[in-house]
Parts: sequence; C-alpha cells; structure tokens
Amino acid sequence: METLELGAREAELIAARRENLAALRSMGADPYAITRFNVTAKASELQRRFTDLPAGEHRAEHFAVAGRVMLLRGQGNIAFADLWDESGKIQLFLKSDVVGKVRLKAFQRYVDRGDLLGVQGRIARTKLGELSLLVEQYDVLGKALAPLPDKWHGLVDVERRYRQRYLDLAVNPEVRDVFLMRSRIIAEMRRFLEARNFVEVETPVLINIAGGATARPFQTHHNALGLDLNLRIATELYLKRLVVGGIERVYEIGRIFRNEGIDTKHNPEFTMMELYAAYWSYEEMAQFTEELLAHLVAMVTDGGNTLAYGERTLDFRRPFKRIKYLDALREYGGYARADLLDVEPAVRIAESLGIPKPPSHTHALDKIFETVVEPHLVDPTFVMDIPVLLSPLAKRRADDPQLTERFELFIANMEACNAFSELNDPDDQRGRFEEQARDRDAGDAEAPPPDWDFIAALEVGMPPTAGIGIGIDRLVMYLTNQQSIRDVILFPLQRPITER
RNA sequence: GCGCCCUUAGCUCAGUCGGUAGAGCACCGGCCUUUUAAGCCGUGGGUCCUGGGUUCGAGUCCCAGAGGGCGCACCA
Repeated sequence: METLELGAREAELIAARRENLAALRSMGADPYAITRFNVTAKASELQRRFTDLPAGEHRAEHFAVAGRVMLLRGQGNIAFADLWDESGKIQLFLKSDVVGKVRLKAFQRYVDRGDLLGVQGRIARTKLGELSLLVEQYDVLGKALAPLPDKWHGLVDVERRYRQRYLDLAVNPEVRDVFLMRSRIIAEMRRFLEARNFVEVETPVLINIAGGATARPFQTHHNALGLDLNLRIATELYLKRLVVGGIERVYEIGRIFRNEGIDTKHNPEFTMMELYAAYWSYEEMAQFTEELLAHLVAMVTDGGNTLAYGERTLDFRRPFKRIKYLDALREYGGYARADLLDVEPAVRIAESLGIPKPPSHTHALDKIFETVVEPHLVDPTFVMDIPVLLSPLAKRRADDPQLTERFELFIANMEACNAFSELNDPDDQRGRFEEQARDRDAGDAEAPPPDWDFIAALEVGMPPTAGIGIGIDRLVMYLTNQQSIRDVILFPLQRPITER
C-alpha cells in the first residue's frame, strides 16, 4: 500500500516524537537497541498482592514491570504515569529524589504517551491511595512515533478499529479482554475434549470437492498441478473418513470459508469445531453439548449458569429446552406435517409469508422455519428430528424415515450447533448425493457435487456415530456478550483502501 | 446485490437559512513537589472522503464514485 500523505498536524506530532527519540539516542538510551527486559511482576499481580498496603506507605521489595505508557500527568518536580501491561494497569510515581533530577527531566521531556517502558522500583501507595511503582530506574523499550487515539474516548471509529486492530487492542482494554477470553474459551474446550479422549486432527483446507455443507466455496488454483481447487466449506466428510479409519473420537477446530454475504452474524472465514464420536447417537451428543456449554458458561461467569446477552438473559441450566421440528412449526405457525413435507403446500406457505418464489422445497421449508420459529428461540433450545430433505448427511429415524436423528441448537435466535446421528448407509448416502447433483444441475450453486470417495469410505464401514458442528465465533459472541461477529474476529474482512 | 445513514484538526465531535472553519483533549512553549480523563497561561495546527455540477459564493444543495455502519437478500 502507498504511504498515505500525512496532514500537517500529524506530521508535526510525529516529528516531535522523532526529536524525543533522537534525544534518547544521544543520551545513549536508544529504545530500539534494547533486546530484553527482565519482567518480575505483572500490573494486576501487584494490585492483588498489595491491596492492604496503606496510603502513604511503601514496601522494600523491588519489582520490574513493563508496558505501555497510557497517561502522563503532574509535570512538576514529580511525575505520574499509567503503565498498562497485558494484565492491567499500575501507576508510575517518579520523584526527583528517587529517580534523579536529570532522569526525571528526561522522562518529562522525552517519554511520550504510547511509549513502551520498562521500570524498576519499590511498591508504594500514594497519599491519595493509588498503588504505584516508585520508579528508581526506567528504560524506553520501544518508541511510539504515531500519536495514540484520545485518552478518554479511546479509538471509536469502527472502521479503524477493524483495520488497525493493534490500535484498538492497545487503547481499548475491554476489546483485548474479549480476545483473551476467546483464547481461554478455545483452550478450555480443548481441555474438555482431551479429558474425554477426543483426538484433535487437521484436515485439508484446499480441496477438490467442497462438500459437507451447502454453501458457495471460494475458488483457487494450484499452479504446479494445474489444478482448480476450493477452500473447504466444512470439515465433515474428512473427519468421518477418520472415524472409518478407526479414530473413534475425533475433532477439528478449524477455519472454514463460505463465499457469502457479510453481516453481524457472518464473516466469510470463520472457525468451526466439528466433533465425531463413534457409538454415540444424537441423544448422547445433545447431552454432551449441554455439558460442554454449561461448563463454558460456568467458566466465564465464575460458576454461573446464565449469560447476559444484550438486553436478554440466556438460561443455560440443564437440561436445555427441547422441541421437535414439526411440533415447533405447529405450535408457532399452526402448520400441519403434510403442509410442510409436501412440496406444493410448503411453497404456498412460504409465499404467504412473503418469501419470494422459493427455488426448492428445501429452501421453502428452511425459510418457513426461520420466519415462524426462530424468533421464539431465545434460551438454548434443541430443535429435534429435522426432516431428511434438509439433512443430506443425517441418519433417518427408524420409526419415521422422513425425519432424521438430527438437532440444531438455537441460542438468542441464532443457530449455534448442528448435530446428528451420522448416515453410515452408503447406499442411502449415494442416493442423497445424486439428489444434490440433480439440484446442482438444475442451477443450485450451493448444492455440493458428489464426493464419491466418501461413499467408498462408507462402504468400508463406519460405526454408528454422532457428530456436531459448533460455530466458535458465535459461541464466543454469547460468552463475551458481543453483538457483532466482527468483534470476536481479530481481523474481519474489509475492503482494501484504494488510493485517495 | 438493494435500501437508509455516516465520512470535518492526531483523537472525540459541533458547524443554524448557502456568506472568511469551530470546541475539548492531544501536541508545542512557559510556570508548578501527590496526580487519577483533569494544575494554570499561551502558540500553532484543515485535501471539510474523492471527482464533477449549480451558484457571485458550497463543509452545507445536486450528480457520480470510494470506504464504513445498519437493515434486507444469501448464509452459519
């Protein structure tokens, strides 16, 4: 990208900081020459450890803390600064009789807001009660040449927050907290699965046939092989191949890509956890899902079982609510089974709901459900026994072959999980692939082409298996109370800035 | 892809009916020995997103474009 031209004011702000950098260098304190700093304490650790230190007193112990200078004040013969590290904030207290007159002056003249600082000193509490590091020695460990956003408002401009996430993270601690929590959630999920003997694997991202879901793939090309490839839209078909191979409990937390629109609930690349357990049915999977989610809710709420999400409170007490797919449509829409499972009446209902000419029975039924039922599903709710025509990879119910052993878990009107007893009958699977191939030929760009090798795998024999997909980004949205998926993805897709 | 809204100083934002571009913070200079966004005084700082148009005159009105937000469509 071309360097954007700077306004006169901005150039002046940067020049002032460059002068301070030059001054530090001439003092033999080149910030960029330093390669290490021995940190002995984190800010929050000190805050915790010295809660009882009375105002006006100090302790003999020395600590070394490093972080970014976020506020500077009291520019007399005394100086205060707020130093933020990853854990939190500690005030720096510089007095000329402790740090030295020359060093204090240099601090006041050459240290700018935003600089990275390593400090050493004793711990003290000021007269006004603020825990502080009484600085004896400081080093500028990295110079901030660019001026930081407003100290009070922080960085507000949404576009810049996403494009320059480093700034967002540096000045908005609550944003950093969300992403640190995202990391903890995923780590905890891995521990939870590890404890239950699940094996984590990685399957291909670049694939020939993008199956396992209905979505448009991103297309790419391998030069050496002269091969057109797609980015995966799901991990499902590869993970089930592994179950065939004898990995009985397997999962992948991976990025998947769907070439669709962008809004507060969708990003073109997102993270999905898909998991398969041999010898489980969707019943065991539903129970497992409750345990996992309740566990994560307890983690983020210190043992609680509800989540504040926007204006609402979500109840994660087990067992979660359950409703059968067809019962939900009858309850909320008054529709009978035959109205939904036959094409013509389903299309008529869809049209009566204002859905513009549904291209297929599948689409019509999906839209009816979305319009009629989804708005009611606030607390975590399992929607059970979804029709086979919406479920090309799920096993039919033995007592009702038009339905499958499949559930979707809805939370706050969003689909959070999709799970089923996996279809392991190769002949039935072949038939459904052929059905999708007909849809594809009829112009449905989202219907995947058949993956014949997957059929070959099923012919080797797959045990009865249950699988689930959980959208990690949405899960993190609930657990961190974020209303936009972009606020749980570090670098959400943005258009590039063209030359101005 | 469609509709509505937004884009003004480094940051956060005002800008009336079309009449010479504003504030707070930051920066810079000076003074100050306990600050918490936050002592006091002073100086400087603008591609009003871009390009056209209307007008004696456009930040303001019109057209086109760029980027963003929200909603719809698609999807999870």
